[in-house]
This record gives sequence, structure tokens and C-alpha cells, in this order.
Amino acid sequence: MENDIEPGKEITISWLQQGAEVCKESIAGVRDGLYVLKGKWKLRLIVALAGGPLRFKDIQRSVGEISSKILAKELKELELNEFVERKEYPTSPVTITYQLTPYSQSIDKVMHELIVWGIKHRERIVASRKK
Amino acid sequence: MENDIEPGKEITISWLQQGAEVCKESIAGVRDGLYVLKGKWKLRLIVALAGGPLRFKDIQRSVGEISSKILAKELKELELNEFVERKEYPTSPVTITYQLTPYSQSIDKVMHELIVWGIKHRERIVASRKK
DNA sequence: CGGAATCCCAAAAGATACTG
DNA sequence: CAGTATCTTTTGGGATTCCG
Repeated sequence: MENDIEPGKEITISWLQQGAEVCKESIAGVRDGLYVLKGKWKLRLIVALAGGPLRFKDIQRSVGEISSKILAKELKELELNEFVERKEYPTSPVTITYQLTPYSQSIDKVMHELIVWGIKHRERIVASRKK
Repeated sequence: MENDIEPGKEITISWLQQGAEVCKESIAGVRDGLYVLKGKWKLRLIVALAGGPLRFKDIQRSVGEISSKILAKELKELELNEFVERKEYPTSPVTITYQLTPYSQSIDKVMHELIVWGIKHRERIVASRKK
């Protein structure tokens, strides 16, 4: 019996137990959600800006060694996703600041779940490697 | 007044409003969480396996055009994260199946939040592009 | 200062062939 | 069938230079 090919306990993935259409939409939703946080820098930029508006150079200094090219790209993506707002002030020379939008808070719940799960998960995996 | 450099509304990122230590741990948690779902295929593999155990070739057929090299790698990562279990049956030739573990359900809450947020987010962004 | 342009490198993904 | 080995392509990130 041991070696029969058993079906195994049925695992129910709650977010998949729906019609094919809903399921597809869900996957697209997850992908879009993950995309916003993707890359090496997005989280760190959010952290950096959480303290208030910063200028380009100040962000660079704040997060450490990020090249201007990458920073410009990441900021643009955050802007497109409406997490960050770019503001120009007509000083001379012009001053530009970046700041988090109120909308950026909308992801807080996701982040919270992700943090809770991620921390527990690492503990679990680290523990099981030690055995 | 319009053009003064104002501090802007203060944005509170709840998952960052903690001591530096907790905050660091949180970011690590997020990174670990994101890592598990990372890559082009992980989600699709989970979906494929949600229907029950599958063999290597069957997974390949199920998810479409994934090369065996990538599939092997992704499955290994899912195994390391204890999302997937690999089983060998001493048939001749040997039969190998992959199936989701009960532990894989632990991420359901995260996924749910991510789906809800991700779908709304896309709607928002798509709408704002049309304007 | 706030970038854009160019070139470069490493990692990830993919195609293809091959093996026990 | 269940992968591994090898090679090519693509992507992401980075260094440097330059410009308004």
C-alpha cells in the first residue's frame, strides 16, 4: 500500500476555488500587485520617502548606492502606479521633490499580511534546514 | 503660497511606524514573502498543482511553454519552501509526482489580500491612463 | 541638481540536445 | 519519463559621461 500512487490529501487553495474566469482575474491581480513592489529598490524607496518628501539627490544619499539611471526608472514606475508624486517648484534652479501619495497607503493591508507570513515562513524554513 | 515648498500631507505607512529593529525585520519579511512567489512561473505551477498531484511532463503540458530546465528549477524552489512535495514511486520506470503540501495553504490570506488589492489597483491605473 | 544617453556586466530565462 | 548540460537570449542593474 505504501507504494501505491495515492491521490494524496486534497489541498484546497481558497483563492483558486472559483470559476475559471475569476481565477484568471485573480492571477492577473496577483501579478499586478507583485509588479508594483518588484525590483531591488522599490521597498527601500518607499521606506526612504516615508519620512517625508525628498529631492532626487537626497533619495540617492538616503538609500545608498543607487545609480541615477535606476533611481529615475524606479521613481517613474512608482509614479505610474500612483505611489509617488513628483513636484516641481519654480525656484532657480528648479527644485523637484518626490513624496508618497495617500494612495500608497492602500497597500498597507497586503504588506501587513506579507510581513507576518514572511517572517513566520523564514523561521520555519531556517528551522527545517537545521535539522 | 502655491509654489512654496511645502512638506505635504504626512503619509503614515503603518508597517513602517515601528522601531528600527522591527522595521528591518518587516522589510526582510516582505522580501522573503515576495521571494517565494517570485519568477514567472511559480503562481502558474501552484495553479496547475491545485487540481491534484501531477507528473513532471504533465505539469509541463499543463502550464504551457516552460522548458524542462526552468521547470526543474522552479519545482526545486517550491520544494525548498515546502510548498510542493516530490514523491517517488518504485514503478518501472520510476514514477515521480509533485503535489501541493498542506503548508502551501498558509499563504492563502496573503494571496487573498494581494488579489483584492491587485485587481482594484489595475482598475485604478487603467482608468487613470484613459483620461 | 535632475536627469538622459551610452556602454557594460551578471543573473534569469529559454532553446536544444542529451542521458539514465 | 525526469530530468541535466550547454549555449543563446533577454532582462535588470550599474558605471560613467554629459546636458540644460
